[in-house]
Amino acid sequence: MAETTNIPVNPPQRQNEDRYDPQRIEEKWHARWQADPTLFAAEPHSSKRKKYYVLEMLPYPSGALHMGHVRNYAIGDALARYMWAQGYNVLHPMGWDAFGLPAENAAIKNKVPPREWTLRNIAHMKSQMKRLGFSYDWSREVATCLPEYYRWNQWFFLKLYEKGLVYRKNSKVNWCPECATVLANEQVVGGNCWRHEDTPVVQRELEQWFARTTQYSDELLRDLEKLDGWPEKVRTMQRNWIGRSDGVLLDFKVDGPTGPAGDKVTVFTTRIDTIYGATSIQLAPEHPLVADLIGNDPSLLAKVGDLISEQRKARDQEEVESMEKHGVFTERYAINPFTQEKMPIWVANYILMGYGTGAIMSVPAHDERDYAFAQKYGIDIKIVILPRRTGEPPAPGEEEKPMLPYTAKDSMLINSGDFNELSNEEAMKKMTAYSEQHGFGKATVTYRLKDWGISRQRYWGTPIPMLYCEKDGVVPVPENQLPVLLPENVEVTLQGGSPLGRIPEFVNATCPICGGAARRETDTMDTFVDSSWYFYRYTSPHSNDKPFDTAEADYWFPIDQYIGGVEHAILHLIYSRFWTKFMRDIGLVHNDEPVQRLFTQGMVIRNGAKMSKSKGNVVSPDEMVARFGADATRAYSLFAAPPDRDLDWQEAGVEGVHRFLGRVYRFVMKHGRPSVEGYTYVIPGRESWPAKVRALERKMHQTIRRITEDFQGRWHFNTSVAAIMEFVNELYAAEADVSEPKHRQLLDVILRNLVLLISPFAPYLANELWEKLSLPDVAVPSALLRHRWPDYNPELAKEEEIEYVVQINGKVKARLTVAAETTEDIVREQALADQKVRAALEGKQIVKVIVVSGKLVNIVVR
RNA sequence: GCCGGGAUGGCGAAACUGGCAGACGCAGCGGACUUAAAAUCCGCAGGUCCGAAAGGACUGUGGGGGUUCAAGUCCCCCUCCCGGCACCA
Repeated sequence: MAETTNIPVNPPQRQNEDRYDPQRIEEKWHARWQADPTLFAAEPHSSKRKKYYVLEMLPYPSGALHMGHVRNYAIGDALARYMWAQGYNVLHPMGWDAFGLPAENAAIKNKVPPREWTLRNIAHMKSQMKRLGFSYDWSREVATCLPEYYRWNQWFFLKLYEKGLVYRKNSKVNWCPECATVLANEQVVGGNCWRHEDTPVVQRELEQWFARTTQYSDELLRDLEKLDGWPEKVRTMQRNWIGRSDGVLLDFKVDGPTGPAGDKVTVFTTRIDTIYGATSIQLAPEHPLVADLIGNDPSLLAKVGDLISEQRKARDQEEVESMEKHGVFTERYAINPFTQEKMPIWVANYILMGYGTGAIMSVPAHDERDYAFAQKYGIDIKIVILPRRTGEPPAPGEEEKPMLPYTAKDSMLINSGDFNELSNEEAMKKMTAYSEQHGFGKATVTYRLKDWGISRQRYWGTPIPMLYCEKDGVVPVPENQLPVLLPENVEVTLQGGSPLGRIPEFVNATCPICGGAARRETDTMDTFVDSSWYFYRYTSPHSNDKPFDTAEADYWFPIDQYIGGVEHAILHLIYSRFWTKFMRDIGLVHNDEPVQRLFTQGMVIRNGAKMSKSKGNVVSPDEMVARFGADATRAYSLFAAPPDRDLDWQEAGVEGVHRFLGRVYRFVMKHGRPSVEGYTYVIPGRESWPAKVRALERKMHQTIRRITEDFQGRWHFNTSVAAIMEFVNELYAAEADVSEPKHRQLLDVILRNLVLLISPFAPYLANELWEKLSLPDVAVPSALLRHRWPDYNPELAKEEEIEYVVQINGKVKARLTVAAETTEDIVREQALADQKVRAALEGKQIVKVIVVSGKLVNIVVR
């Protein structure tokens, strides 16, 4: 037996440099970047460079980053790095949406004060972000839970109060029993709480602060037209949310005795042209007039009460649609101001007090809902619109009734007195004018958008800077007493009502007017207030006499690119648009819209489902970084799917990207040498190169072009990364040729460009390799941010092609572009083509043109 | 119901203005290197059929129709999936 037992336990280790070891590389550069806090800092607004403001939505410090964050920031960081490389002065800040309920829940569960819990989470998540290598300017970091931030929320609140844009209203509010707090309308999803999807929201009566967002309804709607850098989807959602409709308010006199609610019913209609067909009035069950009309008839009272509770229940449980339409006749009548006819007044379950006036004129012939209702109760159905254009003769059978209900608008009026024969459009104009002249109508615009309820009965939020004095009533806290500090010695519980109300030192205050005792407002602000203007704070985060410096904001705004999840498409983005318009009106900013371009990225899912603890399919970024490195994790999140689509996380895929980065690493380490050659170059004698080398050079230019174009337009970073992979594959295939001494200069250029191209996607690796390509005395701590992006030469990027035109009888029948690798190919193709065309011209028909592998091989003729 | 977005191999996807469908990657198979493995490098690969092989034929982008020399891409109709809105008068 041979002596084979003495196998060394540790096989000879390869050179450290041969193996791609992301941990070693990333920790090395991470340390260097940490040592220089100015590395990613934006230049002040006096900079000569053009500005570019790229922003990712600020996270809630929930504890740890998840993959959705990583994806979001990987997109933003790639863009920021590309824009730096394009020579822009880039503002790329990060902050924390640090107020909110989870901190209180954690306080209850873990007995940790919300502040401590929040700050600890911030510290952890910040270190994760740094480890992932994102190029944030941390000198501009903002945390909304700190007094230096939230005092400006309070300042804004006072300004809004001054301008009459916040007001107090005793109103029914949505109350989530689980959160023990009030929810905005926007936080109610299908009758349930947006956080507790199984918890139905109940109604409660409370005094609340409201911001008058409706003041800007029309502008918020109109300016959507300007936002052509936003996804159409988001604009549509906002349009629907604002919900403008143009119509007329019409007064109908009530016949007979009336009460305190008045002697007329005001309805809102968008179809005044159908008024001659209105055969009843329908009131919402909660309409104030109802009580007057039905008096104290006990059976009617009971029925209306049923309608109210039924309506609420249905609304809570999202059964509105399937509900059968029914109602109660009040046994009273109103007078149609156009016809003077008596119309029965009903109370109906399908009329909402929250929209329009809570009363409608019912036109059964021309409205689906009214039709169903009238059919059920035998109410008159009067046709006043025919599906025929004015001036057209009736088609045969046209005198027949249209299919009811007939709701189309491009038709003609009948049975409408003086307005007969008019088109809808004209009738609406004339009838509106008529109603206004006679004092019973008024052209009006109605919106679905409601004022924004900003009071929250919670602890962990911005205290509302208001006082209640016995003598002077509601009194704002004077500006020089800001901030109203949030006390820290608070025991947080989930009991209803605000925790602040249980702290006498906080509640008891002095009235600034009379000097007497006053009670402090104990509600805090909705956290959407924080996020409505935070991106302005980034422009001068340490300003301590104003929320931010207007000159800085003027320089940086609007945000050139905002990136985040589509779940904020309505709330956050509509509130911040409102806030910007308000700030403009008080002269603080000089732009109408905060966000020029918006990008909404897809979700990160796994096994077809959203990542969640309950499903047990959560992948932690820390684990990915530990196994494959930050570069591979980030690059994978860009490579696996286009950024606007959902991304199914597959670890094998991350491994693949890791492998690819290793290929780049090894190739550059093997062939790289310090060189001063730039990315622009002139290399003579190109004609004598082997085809492989020429093709490689072409590939380089094509790759630069593709990636540059992806950044400029389509943002398909998945194909950007794929393009670099292709380039690297070709590089390996041509390794033997291109490493010959006479191509050395080309190889230098290729390696440098390759490293620059991967830098937005794998910044750590790019820096490591750039060091390899740099002369020893050149310092490389710049994170490559300010190194110029490579140019491509369009001529050298072009495929060699021939164009081939097929004609029959002088008519161009086909025009084909055929790729040809060499000149000989072109000649051969041309000869073949000519032959085929000649055949085709002999009075024959072309049946088929066959192109295989870029070469025209046959034209089938008959 | 209305609005928006989708449907392409075993999987994630690509094909930008109609012009070689499936780039790139994952998983798979084969080879080289190695005592072996890992790592790495090279190659194969939509499906069905013919052929020993080289190669070839047919078929193929949710379904049906159409325009075109040419359709994943344009037009008409339909099915399914995802997201948003919804008695909005």
